Amino acid sequence: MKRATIYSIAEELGVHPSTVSRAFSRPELVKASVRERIMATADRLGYAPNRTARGLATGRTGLIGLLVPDITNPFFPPLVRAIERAARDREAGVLLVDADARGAAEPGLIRQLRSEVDGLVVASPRAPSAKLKDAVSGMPTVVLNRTVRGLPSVVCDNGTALREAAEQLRRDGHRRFALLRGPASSWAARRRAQAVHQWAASADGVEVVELGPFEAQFEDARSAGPDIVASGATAVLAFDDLMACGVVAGLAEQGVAVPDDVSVLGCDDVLLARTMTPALSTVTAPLQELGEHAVAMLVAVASGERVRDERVEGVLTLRGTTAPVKGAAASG
Amino acid sequence: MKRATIYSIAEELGVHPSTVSRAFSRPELVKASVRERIMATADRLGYAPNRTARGLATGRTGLIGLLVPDITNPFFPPLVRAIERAARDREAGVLLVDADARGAAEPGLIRQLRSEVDGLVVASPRAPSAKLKDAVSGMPTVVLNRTVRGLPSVVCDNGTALREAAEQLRRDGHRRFALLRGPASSWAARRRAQAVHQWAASADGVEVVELGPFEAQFEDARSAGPDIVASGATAVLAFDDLMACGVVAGLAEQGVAVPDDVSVLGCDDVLLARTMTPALSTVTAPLQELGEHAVAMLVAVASGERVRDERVEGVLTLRGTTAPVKGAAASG
DNA sequence: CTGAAAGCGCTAACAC
DNA sequence: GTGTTAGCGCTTTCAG
Repeated sequence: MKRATIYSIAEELGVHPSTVSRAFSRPELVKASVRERIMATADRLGYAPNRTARGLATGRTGLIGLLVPDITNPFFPPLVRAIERAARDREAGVLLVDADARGAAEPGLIRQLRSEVDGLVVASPRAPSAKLKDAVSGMPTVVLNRTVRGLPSVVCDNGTALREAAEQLRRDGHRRFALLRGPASSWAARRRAQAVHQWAASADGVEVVELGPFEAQFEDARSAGPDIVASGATAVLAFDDLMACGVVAGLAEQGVAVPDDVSVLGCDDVLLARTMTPALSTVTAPLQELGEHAVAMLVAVASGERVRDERVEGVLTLRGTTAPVKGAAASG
Repeated sequence: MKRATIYSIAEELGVHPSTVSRAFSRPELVKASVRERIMATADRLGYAPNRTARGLATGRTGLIGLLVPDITNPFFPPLVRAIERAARDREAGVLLVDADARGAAEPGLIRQLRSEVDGLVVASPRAPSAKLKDAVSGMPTVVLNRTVRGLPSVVCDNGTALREAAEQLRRDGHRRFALLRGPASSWAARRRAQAVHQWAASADGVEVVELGPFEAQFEDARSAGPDIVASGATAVLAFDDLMACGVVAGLAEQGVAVPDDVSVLGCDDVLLARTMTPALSTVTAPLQELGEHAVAMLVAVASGERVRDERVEGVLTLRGTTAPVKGAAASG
């Protein structure tokens, strides 16, 4: 038994197929009584509009393409969920593509995606702006957590929270900070480092020594343990939670206790942050909002509206890996 | 400037559009010389077949639907990646739907997905078989990590590795085991519990006390700390890594050290397992294979072949949370 | 091997 | 409000 079409239901009811079509796509154009009969037999027959046919007629697919650089990075799953949810709320589907952490492949993947979707949400922290722009050209696109001249973006600003954290640590007696930088080509890594340096420049008597850049991996951060100890820092600001977690492990191997000897701050508040012991102090990104904004903006862009870049704020979440410097009374 | 079509390129070359169509869909039917000219101007014009149009004509979408119960569960991202990759290798796209941990919503989501894809890969550990079967009926489907009568499935069998782990612990002097059961409705939870009980029944002088069922969450497992202590177990077998991680935290709160006082085993080998300190002993699932099998099977099913259920084996990965019973020499 | 023609299921003018 | 009529871009008989 084949799937029902507007024709089959039109025939049953003695109306014209286009009336059935309207009942679904522009219900307000159809007299209520007719519309109801249509709907009734439609779901008796299990009819649902054929998206492909609709797509061919309208030129839209009802799909948004989502590119993530590495879905196994715990930052992304909640974001993917938020986007998928937001898309579903708008009756759109999400075509997911994972770049498998191979940044260089991203533009190519985008090009493949393009032809199958109405718009793109792209999290591509590493691809050069020019290539990225070229790959998405002509397709409604929103970029996530980075800015690209000429492309709408929604970013999470962690700078404020990061500075707040640093300031808090300073009040707690910390004077020497280690900054573990994320990947050299990562936009977010640049921004976070900037925020910290900027804070340091205006803060009294603090020093920050920058380590890295590192790949944002547990192992890399872990093996930085000795360097951190050597730096003499009492507080370390890691690029992200995974690195922070590695730092804690690496310090433990050096016999230094967190937070008793050294404080550690992460960023992103991924699942990991809550499951480690002690729980990680970090900056929490409002991913739900971020995803919602991204999809909303994409819809706006796709319908030709002008949009303004969106920014959400990370909020500081102090947990168990930060503490006052040992033996030091808090000082302002 | 609009996208090129078979017409635009046919016109340029003075051939019929259907020849162009053939050049792409059934190249062997077109004379080589003609085909080459077609291909040449095709990519000069940046032509790519319109998937929507092709879909309408063929009745296929080139998409596979992937339902996951909770993408923020760290078990799924690597699996999603594997499936997406396997799909891409076959020129198919993945339409992702996340059930947001609301098991009851799964059948409904599946029904929505159905109409937009050529086939379904469904990870739905909790939905009742009947509802699941009903929701996918008539659509090529492969279910992941559970079996449903009449539906092809690919599962990861952890039973062997789990028994092996238990046996190893027994040799290390453990006699009293706590089994933390996963969600009551979860197929995997049932299987894992079975495997352990079955082993226990045939092992000499061991006792397993079952705790739970628990939701597979960190917090739930953590709060089971006192019960575990009360059970007198020296080894705990947790449903999954997240719970195992919670157990370690919960035990720490009770002043019991892992692995010195109590050994803990997880299951799945998610990222978390490698980042905790000490690193978690667990059962590693070959997700790459699992994903590859799933889409290969789906393709087979979709083209009408009969397929046999596929099974991959989890392998035991002993790390830092398991150790011989304190003060006890290993015993056979 | 290639051209011709029909049709996939729906939408979108345009009439009535 | 609803029927009419063309397509959307491709595949797929069927002829030749």
